[in-house]
Amino acid sequence: MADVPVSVMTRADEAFDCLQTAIVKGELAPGEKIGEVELCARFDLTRGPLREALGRLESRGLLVRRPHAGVKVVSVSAEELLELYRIREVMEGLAARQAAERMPEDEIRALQSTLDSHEHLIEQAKGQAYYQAEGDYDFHHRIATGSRNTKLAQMLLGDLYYMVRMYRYRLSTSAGRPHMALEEHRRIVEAIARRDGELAEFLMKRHINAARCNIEKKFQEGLLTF
Amino acid sequence: MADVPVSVMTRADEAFDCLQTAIVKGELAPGEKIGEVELCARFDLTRGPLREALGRLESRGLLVRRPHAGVKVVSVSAEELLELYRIREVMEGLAARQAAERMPEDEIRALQSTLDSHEHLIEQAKGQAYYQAEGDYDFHHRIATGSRNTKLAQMLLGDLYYMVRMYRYRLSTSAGRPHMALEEHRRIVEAIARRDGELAEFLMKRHINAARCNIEKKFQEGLLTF
DNA sequence: AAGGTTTGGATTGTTGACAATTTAAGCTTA
DNA sequence: TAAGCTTAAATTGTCAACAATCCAAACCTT
Repeated sequence: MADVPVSVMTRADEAFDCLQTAIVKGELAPGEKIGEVELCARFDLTRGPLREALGRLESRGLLVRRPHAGVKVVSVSAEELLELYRIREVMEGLAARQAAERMPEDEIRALQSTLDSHEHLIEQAKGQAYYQAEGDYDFHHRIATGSRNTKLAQMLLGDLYYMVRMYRYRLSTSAGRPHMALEEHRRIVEAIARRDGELAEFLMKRHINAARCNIEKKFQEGLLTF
Repeated sequence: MADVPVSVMTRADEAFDCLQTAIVKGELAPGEKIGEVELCARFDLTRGPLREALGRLESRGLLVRRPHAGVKVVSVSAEELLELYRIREVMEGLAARQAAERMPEDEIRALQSTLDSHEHLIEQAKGQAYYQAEGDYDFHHRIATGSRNTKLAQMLLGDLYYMVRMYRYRLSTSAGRPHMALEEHRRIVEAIARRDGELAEFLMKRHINAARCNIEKKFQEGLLTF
């Protein structure tokens, strides 16, 4: 009766997770050129598994790699960040529609209760942009998985969200409109609960479009520099 | 004045390309369990670069890997294939809209001329489903890059298309409707040339939806078994 | 004979050393 | 002094051997 390994983690998996979170949290700044040996020392790995993890991260677009010249963290421009939201708009719109068609009742209830806790968080800790962002991430995460579209969830959770979160740590994206965002979330869940896929898609697209406009406005005001 | 390397290919890159095309062409059947040493012998590599390539392919969803148990080619079910087309519908719709906004004139002309050659191919080699599929791929490829949305093109070209092509080799997807598909392509390019993004998006979504329905019908007829 | 257990083989994961390439500093030359 | 070339150090890419883990066949037990 030994310890049952819930999910065997290989060294390469560890390296992948470590690097991914390090990039998302900003410990490795965008555009920063990083050496392999330096990374090995930092995360206590050898170069074999590290290189495998680097390959995965490059394939996901979080790193760029020039042969014999080293790897550096990807740095997306302001325009590219806005383009990311255009992609989110259509993909998450689809996710919302399919979630309305297929999300189980218990998951919907769980989603509603998380919105309640988000409401408390907003009232309690005003200005805690970090936790608001995490709550927002949680909401979108649940809808992506609720769509029961394997590949869609994989692309959203494995590609786009990491990229978005990477910049949310710096931008505090939805900082200015917490109540409005929560209200929009409520409406979306409402549509899902009523199994109105068309409405859920429309509301989700408008929700993400609003977030994009919010960022765009901040850029135009010159408050954010990349 | 030595040979100038247009793009330095490392062994891992070679391995990645070889495996990717092998999977797409069906030389490695879906669900087939493949050993590392076998692959090394087959493509004349060592296990170091191979492992890096395997990591990349796993990250892109073409392989599934269980620790210490080996890798096997991903096998998607009929439902998952149809879900893939749902994703294509929204993403390529966006690509068409953005292409209408930003595709340079010369690229549009090149796209039109490729459609002309596709027409010749259809008339000449009737039933050559393979080349038709390649022409179809070429069309969607050009629009994806024409959108000038880096991440969108990356996701379409790097993820979805390989997966779709992998099954097109077996299904000959658009085999039954070559002229109709070409006509739809023409209309889409027309909308792009007129810079009518909204129409281009609508037409592209309908085009892909028609392809999905075509596959679905074949499944319901029981002609295709997975 | 059926089920569980054990052991051997094979395969994967990891490591450290070696080879190839790039970058940048240092020197020469116009 | 600035531009170009040379060279050397540092870094990346590659290789082959070693250790850890899983799978399957054979064995024993009930």
